[in-house]
Amino acid sequence: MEMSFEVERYNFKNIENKWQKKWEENQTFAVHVDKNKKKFYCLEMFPYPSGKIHMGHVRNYTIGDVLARYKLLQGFNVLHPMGWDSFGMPAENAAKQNKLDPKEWTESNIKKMKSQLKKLGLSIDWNREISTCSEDYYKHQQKFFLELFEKKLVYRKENYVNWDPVDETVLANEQVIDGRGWRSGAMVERKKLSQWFFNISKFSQDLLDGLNKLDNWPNKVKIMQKNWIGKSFGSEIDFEVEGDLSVNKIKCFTTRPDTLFGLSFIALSVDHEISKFYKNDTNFLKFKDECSKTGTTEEAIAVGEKIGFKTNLFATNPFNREQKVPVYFANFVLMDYGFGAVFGCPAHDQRDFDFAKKYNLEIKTVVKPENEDDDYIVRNEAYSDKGVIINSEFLNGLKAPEESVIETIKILEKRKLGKKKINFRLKDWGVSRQRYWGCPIPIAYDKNKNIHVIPDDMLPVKLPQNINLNVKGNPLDSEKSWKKINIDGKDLVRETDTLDTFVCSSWYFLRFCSPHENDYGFNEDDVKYWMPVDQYIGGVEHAILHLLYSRFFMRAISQNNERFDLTEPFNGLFTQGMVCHETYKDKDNNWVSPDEIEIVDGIKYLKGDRSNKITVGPTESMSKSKKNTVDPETIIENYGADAARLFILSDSPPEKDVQWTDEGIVSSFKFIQKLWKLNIKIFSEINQNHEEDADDEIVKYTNNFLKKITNNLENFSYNKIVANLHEIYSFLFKQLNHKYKKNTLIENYKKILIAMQPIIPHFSNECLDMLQIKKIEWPNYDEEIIKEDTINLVIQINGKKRGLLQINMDTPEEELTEIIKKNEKIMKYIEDKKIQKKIYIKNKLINIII
RNA sequence: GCCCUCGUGGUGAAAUUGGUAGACACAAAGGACUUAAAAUCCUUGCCGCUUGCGGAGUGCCAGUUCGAGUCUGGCCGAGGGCACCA
Repeated sequence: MEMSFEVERYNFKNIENKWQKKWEENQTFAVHVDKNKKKFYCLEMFPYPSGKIHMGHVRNYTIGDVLARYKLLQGFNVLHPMGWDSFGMPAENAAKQNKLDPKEWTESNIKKMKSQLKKLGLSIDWNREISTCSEDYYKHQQKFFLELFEKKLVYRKENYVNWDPVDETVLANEQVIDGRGWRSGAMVERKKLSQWFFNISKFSQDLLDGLNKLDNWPNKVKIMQKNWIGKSFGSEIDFEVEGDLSVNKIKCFTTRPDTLFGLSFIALSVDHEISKFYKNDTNFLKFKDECSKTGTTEEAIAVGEKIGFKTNLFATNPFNREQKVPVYFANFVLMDYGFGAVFGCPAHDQRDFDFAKKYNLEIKTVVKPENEDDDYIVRNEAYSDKGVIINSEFLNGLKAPEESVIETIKILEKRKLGKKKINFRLKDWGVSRQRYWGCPIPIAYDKNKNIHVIPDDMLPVKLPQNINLNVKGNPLDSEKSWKKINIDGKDLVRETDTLDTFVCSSWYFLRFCSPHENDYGFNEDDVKYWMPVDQYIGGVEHAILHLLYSRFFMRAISQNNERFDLTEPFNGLFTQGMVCHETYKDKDNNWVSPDEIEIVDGIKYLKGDRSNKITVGPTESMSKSKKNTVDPETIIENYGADAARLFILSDSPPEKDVQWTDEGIVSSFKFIQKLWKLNIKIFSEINQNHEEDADDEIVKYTNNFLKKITNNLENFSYNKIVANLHEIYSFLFKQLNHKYKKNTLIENYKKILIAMQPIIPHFSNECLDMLQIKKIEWPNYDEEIIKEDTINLVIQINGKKRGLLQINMDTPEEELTEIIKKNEKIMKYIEDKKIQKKIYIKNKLINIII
């Protein structure tokens, strides 16, 4: 196409501004319940207002926006809201460091980030904006808390926490670095503290069952949740105990009761009640201390050294009353799983095996692999695979574990030695946080620590403002006047713990349905219409906690509730990958950020310092610590929102990590410029007369394009859509060199522009506006038009491709054989050899075996 | 240690139910246009004879099949998850 006339560059700044303003003024994305229309609830995980959006947000919200705009074009009533997960530690830490008010800090961050998000051109109904730290939000949360308290789904119990004795504060696991507090550097203690818990474990089975219905969730997330819930089938067994303590019974949980004849010790958690007899034993205390160092994560237990502390107790094997085995405390037994006591069968459990080796305990084989003889002996490592029971009297010969476990449980129950037991790994959710910047718990205590509910007319419990944060421990605890409360003439003291921020995010999607409802967290009609969320989009890092807590919360609210009944909040889930970037270091091994680099003759230097060469490190997810971040605002400033959207979608499928590159964003920018030039050219056609003898190739190509793009939109293959856009561009570009019918060109071009709208909405709207298109709806394709008359059939000889043959659709085999016989190129491979077999797949290929 | 996912050109990746491997891009090289540069466009996965054609080829080794990137088994490698950050 000759570009003899001057084309004005695409002024993305003016055009993007113009459309964003229009959308705001016209309330384009404001929605209301409309029972005549099919709804679609598109939700992305709301951000924490850290102060600036990052590329991860750009990706997350672009993916969501593509879907929301697509559904909008399809005629759905689309709810696409945005809000702020605005309680949490960062605000408190920032406020402490800079002597600010967390509320002001948070609100100014929100303001800033909101303006940044708007520059991305998202189709969001900002009328529904919510912020979890606003009283308007958390007052409803307090009511939910009390509802759950009423239903006995909230309770108080003592639990171990990481305690920083210098800061007098509870630490999260990640704040403990090498056993020391991240801020104070003091050795962290395990301390028992009375805390609030949500009874999520009550729903273990239901939460597990519910996963089966979530067909539109990624499998890996379901597996992670399944493992987290950790259902295991086994039995509890009572062991008789003798020794110098007043203990005569230990209850153990096991998934392998069938290996009871392989018993060689009993292992207890250091927190088991029997430990009370050792509370003054310095050796035991030393041992306990040692245990706390190894950590309690599954990995630490699996990999770490197994150590024990021998008691003077001996347990009797209930199946074989002569056998007495020692009782140990051991570091690999957890108190909060099962009964904090296990029986050790070293031959068939690797942990027990390691332990037995260390303390010279008997290793008795009771399961053999099926192909081994009965004298099989476990030697170098535990055998925990399938097999057959041996050396176990009445259990011998049973298939382990499928027959033997059930059979053993039957015998145990008959002899009253134990019973069937299903155990879940899922623990109750501790929601107490000893911090200021969170939702206050609407509870008070009297002198005897009895719990009193804050009555309805005294709600909400507001966070006090202008308080001193630079105190030891929880700042709320130092607010003497705030703590005091008088209920019905009684002087009480307020609960000073605040709620885990995961509570806030467990129901925010309900609030979006009726963000201005004053009496309750949501309006039941609104929720009935909008919920569940049709598509939820966010990072996989929330695969377990946030999603599981939300599923629990729906069940908890639904319980005994006539007005609300919803178990699964998220019908569809999509987890997007991270945004990565190369890492850079200067000659002194310091991290260098991409914008501190200049390139001269293909070599990277620190800006303004030719003596300082930059080495390029591996590509990693963007993080401040490695300085490999790129600021979205700068990108939008330089290249525009459409280019940023286009690039963030283009290089990798949304569920995988994507690498941000300068070259990539530049190429997206150029592509939009090219589209613009093409648009101007096509636009100029409107007023020109054209010969009407051209072909209709554009109709078929456009329909094909629409089919591909529709399929790709449906399947989150957004990277392929970008490829489709490149293809259609090349086609149109070439098409303009041929003869074509003007009206046909314009008609199809309109459809193409609309199909671009989810990806590059500003550009699409501007072009459509130029063509004065008012009615904008998703263009459907016509299968009839796409249908081809001929196809390229693949000819294979012995499975090897030897040629292509253009033949009519649905050519019968006999006819094809005739065609092939006349084809010298193909026949030369066959020569005079005998054809053994022919496999003909209609309209695809023929494979000739000779 | 256990569980899950993924291995395709120099790079990011396509390949819808097993049926033309590498669409679409990035980078590099060569070419066209230009006084020149920029911009733009075209060509190029690898090995061989160098129009064209032939061969190998989707981490490695087997298997199923007329046919395997795709299915099965084993191995090697990378990433993620495994209880109080959001």
